[in-house]
Amino acid sequence: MVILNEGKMPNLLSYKYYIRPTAHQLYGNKSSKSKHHQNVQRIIKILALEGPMTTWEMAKIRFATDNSKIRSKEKEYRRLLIGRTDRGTHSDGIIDLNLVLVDSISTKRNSGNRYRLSLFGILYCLDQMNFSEKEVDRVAKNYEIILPLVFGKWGFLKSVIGKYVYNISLLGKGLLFDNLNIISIEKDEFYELISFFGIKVNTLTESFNEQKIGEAISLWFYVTMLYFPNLMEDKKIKGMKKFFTKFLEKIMNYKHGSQIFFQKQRISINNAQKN
DNA sequence: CCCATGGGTGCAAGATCTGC
DNA sequence: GCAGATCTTGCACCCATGGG
Repeated sequence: MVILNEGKMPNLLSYKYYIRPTAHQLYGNKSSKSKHHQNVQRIIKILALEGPMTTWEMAKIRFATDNSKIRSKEKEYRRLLIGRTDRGTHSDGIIDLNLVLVDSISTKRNSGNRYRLSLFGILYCLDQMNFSEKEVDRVAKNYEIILPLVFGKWGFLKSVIGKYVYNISLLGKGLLFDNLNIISIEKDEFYELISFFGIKVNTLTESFNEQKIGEAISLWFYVTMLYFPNLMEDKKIKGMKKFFTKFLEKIMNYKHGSQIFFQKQRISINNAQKN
């Protein structure tokens, strides 16, 4: 298998202000009655729950043996994914909105594209699909390599904070993402973490590498977890705050309660100005 | 009414399987 | 080992349909 995903990706801001609203408009949500909306959502759901696969494999899920049915379903999925050119006009597909991308080349029989959800596609799913907890677990399993700092530690996170892991669905709404300054005023202890997140995300707007976007989303997840009032009021969870901060230190190089982090930032900024 | 989408078809081509 | 069948991927054409 050849991993292809080295290309450029939009940043998190464009998810909130372009990708999400556009997806909502074009592909709707779970309560959409439109046939087109339902067709698109079926594809996205298959990729979410079954993991990366080719269009042929997607079609086979529904028609295991009937080859002609697989054939026509495969065509439908392909056209919705990559768009189509008909009567001289081109219509964009789901890939053009960056909800889905080419993950790798399948070499099962013919060499062809294997598709999967992008991080934005995962966020859209979590936001729109009303997945059950079991289904979110499946998404986490299928995409643990794509979001290693959260999905890769899913079982562990569940063992620590239980059902609160499913708060990850809230990320898909873009919650708390670009108005962090509002919350940081109230919660002093939070200020440092928020600043860290802000700096991290700001530097990311320059390089749209999916791995780094994944890091930002992971950090965003942990920040959100630490913030949520219901989470903070839960006595059992309260004791976990310290744990989470330590966890962040470990996986994100976040330095809590010291000036070291900010000193480092100043030094690097100064160095950058010198150069 | 228009245009995007749905449903169907055919063609091309490479990979793999099956029967001999 | 060979030939033909089958699987898989990809592209483009045609016409119908239905929602805006």
